[in-house]
Amino acid sequence: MATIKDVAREASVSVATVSRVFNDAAVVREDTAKRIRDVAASLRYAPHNGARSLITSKTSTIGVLLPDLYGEFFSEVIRGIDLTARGSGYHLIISSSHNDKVEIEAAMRAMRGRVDGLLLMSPDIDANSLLNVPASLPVVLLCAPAKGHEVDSVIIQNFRGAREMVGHLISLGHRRIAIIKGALGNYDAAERLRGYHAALREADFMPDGSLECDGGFTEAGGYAATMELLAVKPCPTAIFAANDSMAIGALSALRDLGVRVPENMAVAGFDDIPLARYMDPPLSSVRVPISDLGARAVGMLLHGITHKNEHTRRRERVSTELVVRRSSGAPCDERPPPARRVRKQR
Amino acid sequence: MATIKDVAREASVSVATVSRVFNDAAVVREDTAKRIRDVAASLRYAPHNGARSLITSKTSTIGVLLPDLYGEFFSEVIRGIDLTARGSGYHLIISSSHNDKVEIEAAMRAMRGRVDGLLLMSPDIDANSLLNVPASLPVVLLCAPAKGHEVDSVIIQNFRGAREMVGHLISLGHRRIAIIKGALGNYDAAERLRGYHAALREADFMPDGSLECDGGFTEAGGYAATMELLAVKPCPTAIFAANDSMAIGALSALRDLGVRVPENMAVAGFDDIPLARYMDPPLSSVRVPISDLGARAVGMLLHGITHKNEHTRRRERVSTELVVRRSSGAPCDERPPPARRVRKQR
DNA sequence: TTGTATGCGTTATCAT
DNA sequence: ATGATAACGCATACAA
Repeated sequence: MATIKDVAREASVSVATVSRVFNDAAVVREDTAKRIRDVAASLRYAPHNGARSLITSKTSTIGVLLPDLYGEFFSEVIRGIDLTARGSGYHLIISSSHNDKVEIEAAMRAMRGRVDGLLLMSPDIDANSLLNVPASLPVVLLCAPAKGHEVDSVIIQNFRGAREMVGHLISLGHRRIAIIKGALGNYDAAERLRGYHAALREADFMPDGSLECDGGFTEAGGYAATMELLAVKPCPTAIFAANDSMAIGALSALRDLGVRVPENMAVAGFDDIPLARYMDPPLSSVRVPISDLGARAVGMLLHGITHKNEHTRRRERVSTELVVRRSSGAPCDERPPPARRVRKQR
Repeated sequence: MATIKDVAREASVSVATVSRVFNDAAVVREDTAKRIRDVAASLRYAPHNGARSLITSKTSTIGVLLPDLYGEFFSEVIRGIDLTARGSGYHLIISSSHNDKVEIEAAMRAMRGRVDGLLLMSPDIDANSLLNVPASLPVVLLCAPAKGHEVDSVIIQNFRGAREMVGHLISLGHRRIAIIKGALGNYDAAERLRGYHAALREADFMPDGSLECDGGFTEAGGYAATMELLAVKPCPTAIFAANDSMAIGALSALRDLGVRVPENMAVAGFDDIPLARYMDPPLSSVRVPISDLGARAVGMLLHGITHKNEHTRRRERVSTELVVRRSSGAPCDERPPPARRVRKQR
């Protein structure tokens, strides 16, 4: 592979001049610049980014640590991250499937020297883990509790969104509302459960543990949880799933059981993934601006990278919005033919 | 940020010894090793991977270039890639939204010095573009035509899968079968269309251009295309969508129009994304082992990286499988409660 | 406008 | 078992 030296030799100039052509081309004479560019092209030369970043101490890359990669939620988050990052000239190095603290810390160390900052999405992370990351590496936490304010974070307005959705179900007359909970130990899951409880409390309903099922945030989990819930006596009349994947699993289970939605069972989800409106019946959900979530985290991270020193810790909260569709049984906000992007998908 | 020198000084050893501890720890005395590790921990030292790869000329990273990031298909591919790559100790640097040749080539150059190999998924790529990548960088093409055999590639058995699905619809008695085509210029889209044509030809059906609509591989595109198809006279009795996203859009459109599936319109998709079975009715599709696709591409790439010289170009083809569910109107292969992974999703 | 020389943080080679 | 030092490929301060 051709190096800057090869180009310099071939073009009869010094490496410094070649370097200048590939950076501040301004000060080099046009004809020599052209000659250098020609030689570089013929040699298929491209600067070695590793070497370059060694001296500039800039990688133009941000690291993204994820727990997993299933489903539309993640692809939307990554999309938002990717768009914003590359819009600012940054690359993305993605590492997923980190389920415990040890793995995460190892992954964080492995990022040293590869990235200018870290985007961390993990229910298992806490402030202590961050102590193991090389200091001075900017970090933004995504969907995780940033205890204190020692680290930047972007979180979803889970509590309010869940409370609002359950309040909506209550306002429709439901008295026995079940919840399919998200993954254990997950921050979003815990907050959404808290919102559910708050709404019930505000309506003076008695809490009922038999109406709370684990669903692990997956379709299959939602399916299984629904099967369980239908066996509870007296039967719930509404199911609030802590995310859309589980709600989709619930719809599937209810269909298999011959339970009509929303006539005999109201169903609601959370996240409002793109597919929610394509369900039958279209799924009521709590809209989360998913790709925005990623985009804002990147924005915050880039700010931290640029203003490393005078950067004050901050915590952003993306707001949610109730989206009522047919599955919850109310008159609908929305039933137009979808006017979404019609871009080439792949 | 602490460097190897800081650790060496603090531990009163040379940098060479520190380096040995972090690599071939075998030859260093246990007590000095421990001292060095302690110092490193207290300094929060982690080796600088950029510097390391500069001299080892290994990055332990593979680059992934994608055209886009929408939908479940991509997240599944990436999942397969990620799992296989990190299983072999490789990181992933992902770059998407590359829609034309110029962008792709720029992205490829930007990868120089960051990656040991490249995974390329793009309808717009051809052999010429590859000439602009620094030679000796292994490349695997994903879902793209590798003209000749000058480059490794993994492709889907599109033609056969599509022909089989359309044949299935024909065997159910359909005579007017519409197709919602994928994105223009896309290899998969073209091959699936070719399979559709082949099946019609084999049944001695007259080709009918009014039954072919563009859908761009998106849900919204599938929705819009279906609206158009329903206006065609005489009306088709079956719709074959070139991917599941569009099929889901089609189901949604048919529901809005009050057309019953499969009684009044059979629908089939392609890819068999995880959601297909959760549709109402469950979607007949052509199963593509999506995450395998990514996994095998990585395997091929790693082989190319390891055996750079004696690596012969190869071309793998992942096979598809007809999955008949209710949407196509046939007696079903499948209708069990889903027994899928119930792992924590996030 | 261009060239020379130094150093970024690490590993590898050769000593000791 | 450990140390000194030369690379790796590049950008940049300083000279010319």
